[in-house]
Amino acid sequence: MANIQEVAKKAGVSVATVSRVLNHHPSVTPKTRVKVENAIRELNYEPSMLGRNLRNSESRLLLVLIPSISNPFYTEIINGIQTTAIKHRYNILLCETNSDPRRENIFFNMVRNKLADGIISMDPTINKQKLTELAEHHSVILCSEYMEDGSIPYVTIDNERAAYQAVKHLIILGKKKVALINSDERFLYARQRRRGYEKALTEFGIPITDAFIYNTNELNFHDGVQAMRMLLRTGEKPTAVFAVSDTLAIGALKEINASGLKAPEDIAVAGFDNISFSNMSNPTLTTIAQPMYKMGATAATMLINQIQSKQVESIVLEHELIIRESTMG
Amino acid sequence: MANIQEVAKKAGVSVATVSRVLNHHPSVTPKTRVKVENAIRELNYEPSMLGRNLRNSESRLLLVLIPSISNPFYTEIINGIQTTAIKHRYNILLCETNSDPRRENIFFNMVRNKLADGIISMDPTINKQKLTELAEHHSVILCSEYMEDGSIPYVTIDNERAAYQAVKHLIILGKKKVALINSDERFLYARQRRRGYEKALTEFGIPITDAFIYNTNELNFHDGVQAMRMLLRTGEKPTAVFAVSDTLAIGALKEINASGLKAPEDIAVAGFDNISFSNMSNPTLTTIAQPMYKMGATAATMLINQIQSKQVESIVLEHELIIRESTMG
DNA sequence: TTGAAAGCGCTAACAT
DNA sequence: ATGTTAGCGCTTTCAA
Repeated sequence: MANIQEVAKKAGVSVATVSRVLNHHPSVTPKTRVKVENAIRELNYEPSMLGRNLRNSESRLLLVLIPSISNPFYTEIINGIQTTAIKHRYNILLCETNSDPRRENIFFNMVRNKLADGIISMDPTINKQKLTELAEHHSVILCSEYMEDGSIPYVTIDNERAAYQAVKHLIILGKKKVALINSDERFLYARQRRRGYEKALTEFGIPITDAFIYNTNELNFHDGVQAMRMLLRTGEKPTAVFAVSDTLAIGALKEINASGLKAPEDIAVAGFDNISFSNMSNPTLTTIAQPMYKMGATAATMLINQIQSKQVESIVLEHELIIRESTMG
Repeated sequence: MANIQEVAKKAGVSVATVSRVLNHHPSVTPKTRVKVENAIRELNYEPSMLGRNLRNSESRLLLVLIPSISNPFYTEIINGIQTTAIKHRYNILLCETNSDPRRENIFFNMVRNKLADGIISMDPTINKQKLTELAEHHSVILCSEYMEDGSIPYVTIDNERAAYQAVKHLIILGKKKVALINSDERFLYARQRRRGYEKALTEFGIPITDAFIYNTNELNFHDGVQAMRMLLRTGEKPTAVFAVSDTLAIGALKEINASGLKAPEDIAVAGFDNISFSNMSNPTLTTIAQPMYKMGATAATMLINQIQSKQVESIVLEHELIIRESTMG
């Protein structure tokens, strides 16, 4: 692999001139430019990012932290991030943490070591303290899951209000016994969505029953099946279910079906996220749509601004209740 | 961010000694080692990968190229890659190309520039020629989709035989009119699976009808719906469908349902990949299971061996036909 | 055992 | 307009 020296020699110029051509510096004669360009082509030369980055202390690489690639929720967000990043000549690298702290550390260090210019974290399981430390000297944006102290800029939606609206929708349909399939409440979004659920029940004078609340370990289909199975075993069966993710909701639908019950007649079901599969399930799923692409695009814009030392403000985006067959069969 | 100089000064030693401590070089007195370690801790020092990589020409980073994160097929493969990489002190970065050649180029250059040590490509849309060029001087492994000339080591399954088995399964059920929903046949796997389909038909003396073969642009749910819609418009409706991906098959199921038909009674459906959703559809989907985790793990092992200049051989792994409700209701 | 110094590939300040 | 050169942070050879 040729380096800048060899190109300079071949073109009969100095390395500085080669560098200028590389960086489109205006002060280069067309004639020398051509000479250099020819040499570059002949030698198949590609500038080393390593040398360049070391010198410039910038890599134009952004890290995107996700707990798991298998969660379809992230797909559109990443799309938004990527498109925005490219528009600003940045590239993104996806980092799957699998909620493993060691892996987290590696990615944090990539930023410390200037191998990447900043991080967008969508990982609710992330070590908040370490991230805050990193954010003191480096560019960090939170997307979707955030920290209430506001120490790190974020883009998110109003989880509490969204959950409230979904549950209210179920209640208005005449369903009084609304169950909640929630995830681990050590996550902020889970606590917020629970608050929304409770607020809706309270508003309609419906008591909050522990037997109607089930917390899953993860957000997989199978957790939804399991949760629904447990809820159906309670003395009084629920007539509606609000699940905090579509994958859970689809699992719940499956179990309802397997028990010989019908959605929405026997049990209405609402999910959260509006993943593409929520339109493929049978029945199709009522859910809360988050503006995923926009969330991603916003997060990327914020991060790039932060890297360029501009002031950034946290943003709460609008969501939307999408009514489909699982509640309005 | 402190650098090695400051650590050296603080510890009252030379940078060389600090470097030796960092790299666990045996020839350092325990006493000096402690001095240096203290300085490192006090300054919160983290060695710069940039400097280190520039010097060592290695990054211990592996790139994984996928066309799109939204395809669940890749999930388990990536899991296998990641677990294996970590075991060998490598880290992986996911690179979504979106089939955009410019993005491809950026990732290729990351390898050329030593920002990454090698690439595992799972992208069927990749520029074969550029990849071959890259592979001449760098470590590259193909996973799933590969090149028949064998110029780049690969790990894959026998697509033709797998498709043959799936279609044979449909025929044995008594379905004579078997349609094929294939993707773009510029991809090797698509051509191979078509060959398997044709081989099964031929073996049972069933003529191959163009009207029963539909090629989609992409592998999304919606393409499956569209494909099925077209197939249902043919004069003679098919009684079975083999789709080359589960997402397509689930789309086909949806359309069958929407037309008031029943799977498998009216039309049996088989997919390919055994993605997690294939067990969540209604009816659950008969499909070909690829050993995804093993494929990923194998690809990672091969890549790491190649980086270490060991000899690597291409591997064809075993698949399995999983029979579920969509063919055996 | 430790230190001095060269050099990995590049950019930019300064000089011409 | 172009060249010379220092230096980004690190590792490693050579010398002490």
